[in-house]
Parts: sequence; C-alpha cells; structure tokens
Amino acid sequence: MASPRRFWLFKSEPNVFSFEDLLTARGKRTGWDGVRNYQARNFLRDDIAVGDGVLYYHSRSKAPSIVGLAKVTRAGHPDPTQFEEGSKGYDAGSDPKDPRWVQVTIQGVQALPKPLLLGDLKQERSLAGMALVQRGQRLSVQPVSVKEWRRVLQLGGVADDPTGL
DNA sequence: GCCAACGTTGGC
DNA sequence: GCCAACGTTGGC
Repeated sequence: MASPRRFWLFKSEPNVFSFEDLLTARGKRTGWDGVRNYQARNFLRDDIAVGDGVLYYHSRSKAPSIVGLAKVTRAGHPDPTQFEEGSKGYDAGSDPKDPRWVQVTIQGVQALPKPLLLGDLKQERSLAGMALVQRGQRLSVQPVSVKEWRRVLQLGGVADDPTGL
C-alpha cells in the first residue's frame, strides 16, 4: 500500500521563477533547485514523495499570495546547481559522492481561480495554525496539513482536488 | 529600501 | 559549547 499523500507549500519569488513560468516550462515541470536551508532540505530529501500536492506561493512580491497548485513528479535527488561553479547555488563543500543539497521535480497543475493573499490568509481563523502565517517563519518548503490543503483549495475556488489521482 | 526575525559562522 | 557578528529572508 502506498503511503498517504502529503501536502506542502513551496515559496518562490515571482521575479525569479513565477507560477506562470512553471506552467510555460517544458512539461510544466521544473527541478526545485536552490534550496540551501537544512530543514527545507530534509523535507525534500526525506519526506516529499511522488504525487504529493504543492501550494505554490509567491514571496517578496507586491502581493504575497498562494497562486497555484502543483504536484511532485520526482522525489528527492541531487540538486545539480550545487556543483555548477559560478552559479548562485554553488557549494564548494558539497561532495559529488555525497551531495549536500537535494531537489524534487514538480509539475504545475493549475492556477487558483481566486489567488489567496497572505493578508487574507491571516484573517482566516481556520488557517491560524498554518506555518505560512506564523510570525517570523521563513522556511521555503513547509508542510501543509490535509485540513489546511482542503481549506486553501476551497477558498481558492477549486472544487475538486486536481492533483489527486 | 527598511528592518525584524532567523540561520550560520567562527573566535574564544 | 557559547554567543556576537554577519548574511539572508521576506513582509511592509
């Protein structure tokens, strides 16, 4: 029996890689590279599985918001940018035989009919426990509970979970 | 652009 | 192992 699906929130700066960029990428897929935080790395390496659902969040924008849905199509594997000298993600201390940084592959599914602004999410009593709305949190890969996932889809105008199979 | 919050680094 | 200094995140 397969393990139950899990749910996540991934942050991206839209001027770097937006949800629109994901939907127009080849196969609507991308390697989620560049994560250089150990806690986030551990989620990518140990917990995120094929089929998991992803809330796509735009950070550092004029309108910080959850804008779309994606799903995981490949589990954790080495982030190639850690070995690319001159790239922003280059890490001279990472051993190719035992890579320090991990990425997953995600595929865009659909934009939210009603994007959810951070400010509005903070007003939602039902989402008060969500990591995203906690003060001072800055983790770029966050776990999302099934209740939070369902509520976000409901608020975002998504009738049926299109990432489910 | 400011700055609070947080993670990492490195001297001791 | 402590903790000050520094770098980064990300809302505002």
